[in-house]
Amino acid sequence: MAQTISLTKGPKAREKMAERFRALGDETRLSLILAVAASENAEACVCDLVPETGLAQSTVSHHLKLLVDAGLLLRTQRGKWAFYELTKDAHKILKS
Amino acid sequence: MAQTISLTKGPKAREKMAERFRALGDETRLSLILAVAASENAEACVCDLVPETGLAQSTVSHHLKLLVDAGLLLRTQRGKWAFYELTKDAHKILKS
DNA sequence: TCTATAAATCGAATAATTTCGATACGTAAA
DNA sequence: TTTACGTATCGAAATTATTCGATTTATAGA
Repeated sequence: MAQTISLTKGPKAREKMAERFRALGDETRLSLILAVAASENAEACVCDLVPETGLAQSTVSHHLKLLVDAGLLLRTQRGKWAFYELTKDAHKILKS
Repeated sequence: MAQTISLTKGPKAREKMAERFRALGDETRLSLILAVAASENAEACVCDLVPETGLAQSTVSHHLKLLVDAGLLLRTQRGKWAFYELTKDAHKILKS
């Protein structure tokens, strides 16, 4: 089945679309989301990602929030830790 | 066949990947590329896109260049006009 | 309750992006 | 060759994004 590009979407959907691409269009965030995908059980906490990226904890936290807001990561609190995993949409986009 | 996210790519491939997402992560450029895709014969010249977006000609030209550099649009000169069309990669990403 | 640890938020400095008008370049017609 | 038209490039102003250190909030253990 030949898929077509959705051209009939309204401005709101297009905004959300751009937000997603923008979230992935930063090397730091792309590295972060790929690191999460490559993690054991396909999830990671901030404490894992800080040493992996060499960035400040506040910076990592900030980027993860942007990815969550874009609908690309899912956040789950377990004890003291916040675990992040990819959403279905994130998988779809990253497989393309 | 279950596809997996490519995690084994080097930093250069990841850079290119981020560049593509960054190019699509701007509403103006996303509108431009979707306008091209929706055009007759799936191609458009700058003169078509300027009135469509309401932006200055130089701005449109600038954004189209970024999309070409990212490997999302192909430029062809025909007479006085420069025609733009989507690349295969652009189709892949926009279908996701 | 007090303390320690993980993560989020805030404020500020720096860097990158967007946009425009003016100008230069390329192409084709007069 | 001169002229006109379509597009690209340049320089500058305004906006937005990135990053950090400091602080606050949340959770669980002593």
